[in-house]
Amino acid sequence: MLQLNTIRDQKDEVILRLKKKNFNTDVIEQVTAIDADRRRTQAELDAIKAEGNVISKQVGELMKGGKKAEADELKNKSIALKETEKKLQEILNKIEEDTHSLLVQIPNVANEQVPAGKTPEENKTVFEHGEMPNLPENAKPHWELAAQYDLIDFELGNKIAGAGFPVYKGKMARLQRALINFFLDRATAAGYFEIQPPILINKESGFGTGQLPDKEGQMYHVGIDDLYLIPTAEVPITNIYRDVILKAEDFPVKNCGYTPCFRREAGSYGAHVRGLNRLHQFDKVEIVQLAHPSKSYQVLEEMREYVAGLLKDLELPFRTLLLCGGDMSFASAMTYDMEVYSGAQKKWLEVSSVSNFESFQANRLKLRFREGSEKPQLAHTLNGSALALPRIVAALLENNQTPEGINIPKVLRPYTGFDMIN
RNA sequence: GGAGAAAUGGCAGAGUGGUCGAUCGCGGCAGUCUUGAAAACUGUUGACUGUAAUAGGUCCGGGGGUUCGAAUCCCUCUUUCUCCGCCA
Repeated sequence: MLQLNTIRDQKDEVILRLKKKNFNTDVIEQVTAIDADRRRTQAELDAIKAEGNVISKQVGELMKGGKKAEADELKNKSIALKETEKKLQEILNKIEEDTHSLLVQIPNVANEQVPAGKTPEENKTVFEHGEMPNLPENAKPHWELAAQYDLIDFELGNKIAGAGFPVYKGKMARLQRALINFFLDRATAAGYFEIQPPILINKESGFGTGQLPDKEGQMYHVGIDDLYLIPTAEVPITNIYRDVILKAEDFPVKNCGYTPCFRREAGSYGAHVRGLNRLHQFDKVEIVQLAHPSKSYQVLEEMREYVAGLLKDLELPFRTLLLCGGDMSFASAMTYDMEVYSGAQKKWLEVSSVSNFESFQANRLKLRFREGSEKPQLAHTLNGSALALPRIVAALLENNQTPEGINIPKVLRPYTGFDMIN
């Protein structure tokens, strides 16, 4: 959520940067108009309240002095004042509600480095690494390999839960666990503090990181208890800091956590969701940082490089994209996507998204920090996948296939206890 | 799930209708002393809103009510603690 002050004081800049995200900025005009109205009404109401407070004090003193008649006279005056106050309060409440419902619709502004553009094709490739796998023509996509070696059972998952809930078996289950442990160990070594958060969240948490009300229909909702299944560990881990005032010297705050993630993916269908490409439940290790506003872009680069390091160690060819305005998420100010190349499908698969939200989430969370004895100000929040498992697994299976079996990357072997799936 | 108790500032903890935004302590910050630090002493120390700056307004778990006036009384919800029940 953008701050009203920012919209008021830097209106032109805000409009410019929202346009980069292809957002219709008419709502900004509405907000500034309604805000002026709000402040006028507030001032009016405050004046009436101030008068009422003075009268109440006087009544108290008169009663103490035993001057009952005079006190009664003032009481009547106060009662009349209350009428006006009540009406104004109702008007103000309505205005504030309207302001809020406008504000929550406005996405974060794009950082100036973000390239203009509307579609994924306009994302800017900023980094590429690794050799394209040189697979024979008859190389198999991962879903065929999964069936051949009896690693992943999509039908069985369908029977138990539904499409998009695969069952991982034997060495595959072990590989999943190996990846999770590898990612957590690496994150811990890089200074991230491991958290095991709840995987169900309440409305307040969903609002804090921006999933609600924007993505209401994309989360699984447990109606009876009014809780949501997390779409990412970002939500519970970032919400640890809701309503918190940090000290400037606490930065950088670095947390990581493994959780399953749940996404309804309403509206997705067809060939591009085949196999592991798009699931309703998947595993992910997430890294989250809270940063001083002056350092957050430095931190974003650090996180991008950290994720790139993981992919290098897994020996997967990948590229890093700086997302264009039109492809960025609601809450993000700048996002890098990491994509690995999946040799048999012959396409790039997104495995990580690293974003700086600047103060957008912090404003919703009321996550602030204090510098010395100065007033608290909003912190910056960042997060990234490090990493999401399914597409990593897809690329590993496809790129490492040989006639003898599927090779396991060296860094994972201490975790899997085997070198090859055959 | 049943019964009882409680919820106040970073922490601890007073306050049960009238200068209470809130006593005192701890912690934090600044100063005195000291070569420096510690100790001691003195002062200071919540958030939000609002203003050019003052002023003003709001906040004692959340919401509602009574009253000229509520941290204090009433209703309601939530959470925590204790006891009982159930249970990985």
